[in-house]
Amino acid sequence: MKFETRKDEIIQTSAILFKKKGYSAVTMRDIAKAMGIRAASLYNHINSKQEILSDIIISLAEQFTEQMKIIKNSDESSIDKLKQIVALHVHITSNNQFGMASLNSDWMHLEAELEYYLTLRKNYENDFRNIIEKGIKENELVDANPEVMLFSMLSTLRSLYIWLPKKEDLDIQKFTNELSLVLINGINK
Amino acid sequence: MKFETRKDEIIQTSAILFKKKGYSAVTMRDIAKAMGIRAASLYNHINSKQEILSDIIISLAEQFTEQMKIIKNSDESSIDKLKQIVALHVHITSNNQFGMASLNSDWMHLEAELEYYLTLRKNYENDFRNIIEKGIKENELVDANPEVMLFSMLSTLRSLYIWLPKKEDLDIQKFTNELSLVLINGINK
DNA sequence: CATTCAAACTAACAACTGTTAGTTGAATAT
DNA sequence: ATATTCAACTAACAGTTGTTAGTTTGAATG
Repeated sequence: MKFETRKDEIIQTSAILFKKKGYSAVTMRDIAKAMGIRAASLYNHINSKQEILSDIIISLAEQFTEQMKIIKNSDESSIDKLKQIVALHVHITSNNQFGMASLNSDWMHLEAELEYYLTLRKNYENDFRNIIEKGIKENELVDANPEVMLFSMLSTLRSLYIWLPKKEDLDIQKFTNELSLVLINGINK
Repeated sequence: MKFETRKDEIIQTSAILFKKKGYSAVTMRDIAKAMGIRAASLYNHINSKQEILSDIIISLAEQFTEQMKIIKNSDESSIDKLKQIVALHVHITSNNQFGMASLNSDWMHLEAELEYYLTLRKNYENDFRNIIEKGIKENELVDANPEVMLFSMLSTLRSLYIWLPKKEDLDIQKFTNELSLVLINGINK
């Protein structure tokens, strides 16, 4: 692993520990030990434990927001937009397997940035839902409950951080296609 | 809410708090406060905080194991078995929305029972995988990557505890059917 | 060689953690 | 009436928590 700054190293090291035990169960001394220093030394680089969590989560949430904006404003079909969302999740998750665990499991421990995070998430889900509803209206998608479709896709995409690391020698492009197929066409013959 | 014993009330109250903040972030004083008593009084009914977590998780994991045994040994088609698995998850989750949060998010904080839990989970996933692979072999399911199918279905089913509570006035039977349709037939027209 | 400075260190804090010991009062059984 | 049981209580413990203050170190810069 290569780090741009010492702060960056703290954040990435913390993310690894947060994934294993969750934010609350990881102590500043745990993080320090993993870096081979003392807990007090961390404070030369960061202001608080909370700041570490917030840096991990918010930067990822903003990446999703940014990319969703591009996808929703493109003039592709609904199906192709959904495929791009799948690719987006696979891409970000494969590059941030540890951070994605915090985003999905420790967001409730945000303090100052909690409201901001919730807004980003709500907007993301709304954009996702709108793409699905447009697909139904324009007869691209089956006329099923859009809420159930959203739930099913989002649950799978949000769980990627658990599964991707298990398949280390994975061809990302191939996996993205397979996942799109299963999510969009189902498994029934 | 109605409780059989005081211990049962502690466990259910704890599950509510665990879902909100996770096991590690909930203190014995939090649990006691939610019940209107002092932390020390909890120990008249339980032996440790760990026991609370273990009681929540293991009883649910055993319910899944038990029902999976019935499903896999039935002589239905693979598709019907998968539909029964969907129904199983919806059923258990709708009756244990808080406990399912611990099962999915706090299992790593188990101590004495961690290994047992992991065995139950591994066996459950293997049974699930076998049903999918048989479905492919017998031409009931499309010839896609069974690992991806398993991942997609299981992710969705394991996230039910997040979504079900949001739809309070839900017709469980109808929802089960809609979810099965989306998971099995996809969303493509 | 002297100075600067980032990044480590030791020591300590006040608050909080799970848990134990021993006590009390009220309800139940003898 | 007396004894027992249940479930609460107060008080305290030893260890852990995030964080602060002040100090040392060693390498880069003047």
